Amino acid sequence: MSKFALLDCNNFYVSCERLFNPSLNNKPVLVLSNNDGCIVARSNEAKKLGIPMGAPYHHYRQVIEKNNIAVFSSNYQFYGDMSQRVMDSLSMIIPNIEIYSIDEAFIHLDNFNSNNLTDIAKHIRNKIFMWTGIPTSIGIAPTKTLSKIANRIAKKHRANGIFDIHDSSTKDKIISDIPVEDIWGISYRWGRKLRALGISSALELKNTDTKFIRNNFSIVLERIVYELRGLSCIDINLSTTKKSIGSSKSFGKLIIEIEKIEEAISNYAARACEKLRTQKSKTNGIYVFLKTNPFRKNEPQYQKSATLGFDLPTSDTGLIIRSAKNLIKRIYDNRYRYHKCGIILLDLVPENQIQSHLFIKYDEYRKDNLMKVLDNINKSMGRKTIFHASQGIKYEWETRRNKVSQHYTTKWEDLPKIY
DNA sequence: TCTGGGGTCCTAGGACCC
DNA sequence: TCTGGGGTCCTAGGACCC
Repeated sequence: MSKFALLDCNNFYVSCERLFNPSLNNKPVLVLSNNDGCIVARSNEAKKLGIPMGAPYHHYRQVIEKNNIAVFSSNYQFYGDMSQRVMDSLSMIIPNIEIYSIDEAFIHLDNFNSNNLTDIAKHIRNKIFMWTGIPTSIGIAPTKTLSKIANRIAKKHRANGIFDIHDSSTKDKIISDIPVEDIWGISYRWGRKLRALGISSALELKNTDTKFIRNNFSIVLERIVYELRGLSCIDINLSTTKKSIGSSKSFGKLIIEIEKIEEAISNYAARACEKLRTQKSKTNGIYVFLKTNPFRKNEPQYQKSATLGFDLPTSDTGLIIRSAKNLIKRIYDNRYRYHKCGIILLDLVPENQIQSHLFIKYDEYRKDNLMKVLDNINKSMGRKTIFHASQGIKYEWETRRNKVSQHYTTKWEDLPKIY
């Protein structure tokens, strides 16, 4: 039988904010998404006040003010840095991990004795808390899907933050309490369809015929059924290189002028290219999109995208900005007011495995060196010390971020001071 | 006034090949 | 008069995740 654990940071963004601001402890705290749009993290105290996950911030303004809830814009530079510290700590203890999201990692435990898995989990939790200050929960199970469920129980019902579903002789009883749409991999649409078929709990899904599931849904859901039965179908993924890299953001206000949209897409393209070079890859093509605000029902709606393939894989910011602007020009229509645009770099390949093209002169080396210089300067002297002219300097489209905390761990001038 | 951003995987259908 | 079938590859779109 396989053995997995899922480590999950408790209320991660809130825990990050509390690290350098202990006055927030035991108080209700919220963290917002980009553009101060949605509520994406809640302290336990805020959960108790009935604030739901993912809700639009402006719908809850009154409750927030009435209860004096502390609110922060998201500070991804800071959270990303804290995440890396947590993951580094974890991989120092156990190297076989899959970093699944900014605050979660799957741990491969096959090489460990089943009898002391809880002790290992205790050790991991204590060390991570000691080294980073971030509280975590750990669920242990024979499959990834069950480890998600075990983690949920650890977080909600176990004082020590650990739950091993292997231990449990009452596994069926436990999963009979899990609503079908709370299972990892099943969401609103499939949940609704399953319920219509009379399947409403994880236990009922586990006991459903797999052929029936395969015919009515897909192999994805069939695998989930096997995983609930304890048969591992979703393996741990140890690779850290991404297959696509994107950058997109909503504008701070609706934008009509194509010049401003070109400026925005140039910035997103530059950012995506930075990430691309950081993982030492090149891209074979790009996807660019532009859309109006779907929540403005009284505005005319429009959305369009376009793709472009390159003759040779590239990570040249200049070329990618030019290409992205051309695609924007192609899909832009001056009759609409726009809300968001973005770029995704597709079909990534390792930069050291590029085959040169027969008919095209291969002068990427010069570009590579230029990009290295650009990255080094921006890394040592701050983001956007050097940038392309088309990225502009006015940023009328820029995202709202009115309540952002300091960059405690990533900017010298924001280092916490002790007097 | 104000509703995120960044990913993964799977499938169906068309183009193309012999 | 009768005009194929089987395979692969690519892409767009849709589902899901945090």
